[in-house]
Amino acid sequence: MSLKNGVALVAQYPKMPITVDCVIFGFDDNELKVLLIRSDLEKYQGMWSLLGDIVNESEEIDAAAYRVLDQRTGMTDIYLDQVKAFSRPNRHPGGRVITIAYCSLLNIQHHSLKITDNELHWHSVSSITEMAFDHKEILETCHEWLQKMIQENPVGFNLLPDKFSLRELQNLYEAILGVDLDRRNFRKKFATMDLLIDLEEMEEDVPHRPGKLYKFNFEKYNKSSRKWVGIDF
Amino acid sequence: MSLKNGVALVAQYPKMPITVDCVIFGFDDNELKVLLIRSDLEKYQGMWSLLGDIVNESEEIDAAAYRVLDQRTGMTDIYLDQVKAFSRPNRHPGGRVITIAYCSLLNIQHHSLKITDNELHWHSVSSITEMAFDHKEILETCHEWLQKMIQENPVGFNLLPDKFSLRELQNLYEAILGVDLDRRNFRKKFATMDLLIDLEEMEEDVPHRPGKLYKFNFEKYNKSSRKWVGIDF
DNA sequence: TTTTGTTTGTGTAATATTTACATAATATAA
DNA sequence: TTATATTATGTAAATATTACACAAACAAAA
Repeated sequence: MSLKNGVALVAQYPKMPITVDCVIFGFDDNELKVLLIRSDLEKYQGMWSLLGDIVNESEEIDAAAYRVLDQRTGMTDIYLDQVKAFSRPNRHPGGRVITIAYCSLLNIQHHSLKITDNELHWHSVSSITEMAFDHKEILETCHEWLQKMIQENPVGFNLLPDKFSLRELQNLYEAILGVDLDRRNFRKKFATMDLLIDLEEMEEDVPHRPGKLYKFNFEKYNKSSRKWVGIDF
Repeated sequence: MSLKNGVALVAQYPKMPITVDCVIFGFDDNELKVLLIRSDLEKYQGMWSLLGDIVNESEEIDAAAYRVLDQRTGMTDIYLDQVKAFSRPNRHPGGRVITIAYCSLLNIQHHSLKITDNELHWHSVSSITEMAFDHKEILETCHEWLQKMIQENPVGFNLLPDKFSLRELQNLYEAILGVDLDRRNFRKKFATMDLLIDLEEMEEDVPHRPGKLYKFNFEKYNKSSRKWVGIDF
């Protein structure tokens, strides 16, 4: 066996399938949602699972995750991050499969539901008790990841419609973090960060005094060298 | 093909080898160090690489990382975290190999060097220009991970001897973060955190006024529900 | 034994950030 | 017109962060 280029070496390695699983978060009805699909394994009949797929022979894992996302939601330019690999040897009943979990945040309004079929459904994260495979664990890990992420980076905007009120923004933070936030301090925080553009429009069809609508200042965020100061209430 | 338990399904998946690579950080001589081994591939002759190994058929990836660590340093109870998977299809010249990077922090004094052979060496992180495979990229990712980690959690103690002076602790932070810190503010921060136990001993053999020696208050850290307030200078 | 060089140990004032908290205004629904 | 719900807004207190200087301890050299 030659180590000249490692080919012979690699040929002897044990091999196993790798998948990616996407935890696709959305926000609707003041709740954090996750997009799930019915498991196609008899063992998990009726149970819900994350959206995943096998990683192809010459495919980067990031690319595989984007592919899953595109296949399921038709969306391409969305937030996506690698979170963690899960490797329990018997996590898949069909044999050993290592999976790499990705988190994506998407605006439920934006994606024209290919998702009318009842195999795919937005679930309220807080109401999920059981999932196929080890997907509950993966979901929990990704939820914790998101809680941390949203406090350190302005990624929450990816979950909201283009126009949103401060109340909606606060609801988003409260839903993800599972805490109540002080409204005046919350608004002050965002006001000083200069990341919101006042659209000079108001909410409509609300049964109370309507709030102003804002959009996220992407320009500002991308150009600014100024660090996101974080949400820490 | 039955989906009864997914066996047939999994059997058709493309398979690939998985490795773990450990970025083993140490601290010595006021520099952040990383433990590297000479590459055994001809293509990378003379170049240095991370300490890695294949993941066995039924082995958890975490277990594989601990195994690598134990094999190379003889240490078992040390800090280790999964950082990220790297998957560029041609990252290994022998064929497709996905690797999962782990970070470990270890006290160089503690491990009785099995490492006298010249295939294994502690390198100053800042002086490394080139590495085998994509290991430079992995190292950089892990260094950034460590920079973030050490500001959010008191993990730095894993890199220091049992007894250390505040100056050594500060040197550690400065070396990892690549910044200069204000001495009085640094000391004040740690004083208020109550994580250091004054050993009532002094440094010896220093050519200047000796400093007090401290040890890390593990009790305090483990029991306390109080959050680590972070280092943010 | 004195002097020099180096590093330790310590406190305060100025600034910035975080927290807690209440009232008037605007819309819809009844 | 009134009741209900929610928006918009500011201030004072507490806490955290930053910038900064001098005396004391030891070793080494004179």
